[in-house]
Amino acid sequence: MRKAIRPGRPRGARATPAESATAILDVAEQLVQTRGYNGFSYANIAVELGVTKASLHYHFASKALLGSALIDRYHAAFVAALAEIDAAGARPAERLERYVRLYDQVIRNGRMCLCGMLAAEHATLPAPMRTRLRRFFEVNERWLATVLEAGRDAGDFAFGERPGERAAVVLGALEGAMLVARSFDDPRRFRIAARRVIADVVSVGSPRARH
Amino acid sequence: MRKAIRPGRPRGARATPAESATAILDVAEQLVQTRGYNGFSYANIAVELGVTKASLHYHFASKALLGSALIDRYHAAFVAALAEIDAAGARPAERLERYVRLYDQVIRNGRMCLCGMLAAEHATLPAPMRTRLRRFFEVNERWLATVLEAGRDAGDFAFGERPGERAAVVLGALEGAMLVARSFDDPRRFRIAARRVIADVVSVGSPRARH
DNA sequence: GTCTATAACGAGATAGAC
DNA sequence: GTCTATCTCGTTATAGAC
Repeated sequence: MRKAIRPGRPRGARATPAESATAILDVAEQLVQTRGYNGFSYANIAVELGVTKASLHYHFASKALLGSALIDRYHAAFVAALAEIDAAGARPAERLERYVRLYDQVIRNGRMCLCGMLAAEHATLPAPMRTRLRRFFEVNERWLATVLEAGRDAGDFAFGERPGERAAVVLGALEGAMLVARSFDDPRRFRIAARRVIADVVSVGSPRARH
Repeated sequence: MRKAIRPGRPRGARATPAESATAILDVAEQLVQTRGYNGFSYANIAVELGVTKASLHYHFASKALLGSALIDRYHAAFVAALAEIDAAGARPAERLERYVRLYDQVIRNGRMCLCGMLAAEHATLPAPMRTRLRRFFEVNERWLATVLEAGRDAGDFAFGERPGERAAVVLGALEGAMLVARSFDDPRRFRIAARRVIADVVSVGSPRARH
């Protein structure tokens, strides 16, 4: 419910472009994550922010540009979150747990992963969005593969295939678990499935591997 | 490219309602599976079939009814395919393989699972479609759970949790693998991931469990 | 059953005043 | 930067002729 006009601003002062753009992106992001790129309009954002559609076009000239900006910001936030996980210097198992928690926070808010949602609509997206989408998944898989490889080297993980392959399985399983969980309006379904996806990676001897 | 007018029909004869409805559903299905429910229109179908939009409304009065009919037909076809697998009387491992092959045929055609696609758009769907969507996943999971339980009883499978839980993991992983694979325009990504999802279910002692 | 014609509306987008 | 006003187009859907 964030508005373009920031509370506490001097009477009559306008929002800066950056503030308005952020507010627009916030609303648009929520809309895409719940309804999809083809399931929302400038009108939806305008109503939510209490401005006109024309104002939105000042900040994002076209819906395609808005869409690309959405992925860029989401991607950057994700990379920052991954960097934070890395900075904590925890063991691979803990890093994987925290990665899953990123997804859990998304579905907890009744949302789907932004890029998981866009992946479904892939065929209808402008080319710049498709490129960014692909890159988001590539970066995710690469980070996951690194963590998985480190975990196996440390003897904490016991998956059989190449780290990159297992990374693809994990990423797909998490995205799919979100997708299905939303059809049941039940975030717990995601949590239960995610727990098993982690267990499939962890070594058989570990306390978490079975049951 | 199937048309409403069946080739070989006597000159001047019209298509029967059932034939036209089937042709409409065929095109609509392909459109939803590639572009999503919010990504196609009656105009798309009309052009493809060489008829007018008004004709389509004769067979499916509203888009919501068309959508429900789509899920009903897809669900029935899926159930029939599962019955065929069951009728073959193969071992659980073979049944699971054949289940995955159903998904593989879908993505081989450049499509996403109809219900996986609709799951993304869940929040924008009419209530009757949401109900049907949920039911499709329930039936899938129940069938999978039965196969998984039989496999474990037979000593072929070695997953640790309740069959229903593992069924949810498998279903989610397959749907997610399709989703991501489509973003890469690469069906092989699905196949590789699906192979590992199966391996996660199969016993450690089996030749397919590792590498 | 399929057509033409059109209603009724919402979409993305732009011009120009303030 | 945000507004009013408007344009153009595509959408779902209906009426009525053939």
